[in-house]
Amino acid sequence: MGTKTVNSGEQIDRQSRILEAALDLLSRHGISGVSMRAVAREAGVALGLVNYYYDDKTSLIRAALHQVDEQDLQLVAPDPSLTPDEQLRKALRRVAGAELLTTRYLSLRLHLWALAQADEGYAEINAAAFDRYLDGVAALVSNAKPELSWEECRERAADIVVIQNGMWLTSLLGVDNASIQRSIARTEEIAFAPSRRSTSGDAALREL
Amino acid sequence: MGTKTVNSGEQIDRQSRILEAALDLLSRHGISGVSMRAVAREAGVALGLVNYYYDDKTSLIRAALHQVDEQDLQLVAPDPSLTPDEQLRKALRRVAGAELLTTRYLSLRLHLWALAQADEGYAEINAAAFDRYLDGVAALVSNAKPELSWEECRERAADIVVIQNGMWLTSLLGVDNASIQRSIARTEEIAFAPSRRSTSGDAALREL
DNA sequence: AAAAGTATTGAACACTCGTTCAACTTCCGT
DNA sequence: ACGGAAGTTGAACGAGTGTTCAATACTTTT
Repeated sequence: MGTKTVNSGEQIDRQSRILEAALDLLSRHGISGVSMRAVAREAGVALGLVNYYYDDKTSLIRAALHQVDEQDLQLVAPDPSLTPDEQLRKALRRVAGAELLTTRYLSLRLHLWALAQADEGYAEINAAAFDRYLDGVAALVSNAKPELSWEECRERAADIVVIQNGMWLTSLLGVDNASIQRSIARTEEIAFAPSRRSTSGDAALREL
Repeated sequence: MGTKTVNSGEQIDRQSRILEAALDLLSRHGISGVSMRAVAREAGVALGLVNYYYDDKTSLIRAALHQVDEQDLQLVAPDPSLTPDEQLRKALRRVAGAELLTTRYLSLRLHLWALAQADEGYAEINAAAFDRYLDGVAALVSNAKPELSWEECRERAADIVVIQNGMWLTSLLGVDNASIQRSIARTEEIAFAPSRRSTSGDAALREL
């Protein structure tokens, strides 16, 4: 029920297969590799069907962008089964997890950023998703350290995201894994740092 | 002398104008916006001339990639008129300077990364340039802190570059300038940190 | 069983693309 | 002043693009 009777194995839900094919092509060959014909071929579907489910090529790309954005947001979704501290720590460490640090995902993110930079329409979607992600990180920080003001949480979230984006990008360029691990530790330091200023050590942040 | 007699004002050196046009289009509209015709139009030149100076579209893009890579390398070029400390600090702060933090440059870098991710040939060029940049940063660190081993300098360089890439990328997404400034301070901390471990404070790096 | 609705196909259209090339202009050594 | 080299032009070609659409297959409703 729901989606057709079986035909052979599991080639149901062709709309998802089309979106999946688009994501795959985008991550492997960039936007130039995403033609309606290539998507159809990759999805094992006739050309016309791509335009049946997605009016435009633009709609198809928008759907891809939307899907990745949602996936990103779930990285910072609250998890009631953990303590606030654990939630925050787990979220921060997940960015170097096996699910995320794949070439496919990183490449996808990169191409979507580039796309958003080139096209006004995608840019708005992307900016909104980025803001929601920032809010998600800030909320996790706020839960783990309730004594902080919301503004300070947003500040820390911004600093954390800078490093996270750096990790995502740089791991595509082939930096060694040890550096990624140190960078993750750095995001944890930022998140869990004592209230206003750093410790008494000389590593304290100097306002410049 | 050298490059033609003047024709009207300064429309000499059409090859440079073509490359410039390609860079401009790439930064504004991404690789999809860089067609030979668009480049010719932007450079105020006939279509055929683009293929006269650059055999391929590939050669044109390679030239663009090469130019940006060289520009990046000069950011960490030694400057004999400064002390090692000043050289390092200046280089680290320059990544948030007005010359670099323009949409044009950042967008360009982003599209070139995306391009390198999609094409094997560009990837090699990009990886080599990235390595040279890493070496440049490590050399600056080594000069400023001669007591460090070369391996440790490379480590610090890698960590610094992660944050720098994060800044470049994130500033395109519209993070506030204050976060950029804090991130720069963070790269300076990494660069100038005491020899092996962090200070005695509880913000010391935990190996995880 | 007929009708209505949805899913799916591939040919066709009008464009744009990268590349080639014969023609033309401008320059410079002789 | 001539002739060859370098620079410059735009038309032409074939391949690939996004989109449309009439025709077909399959499902569900009547």
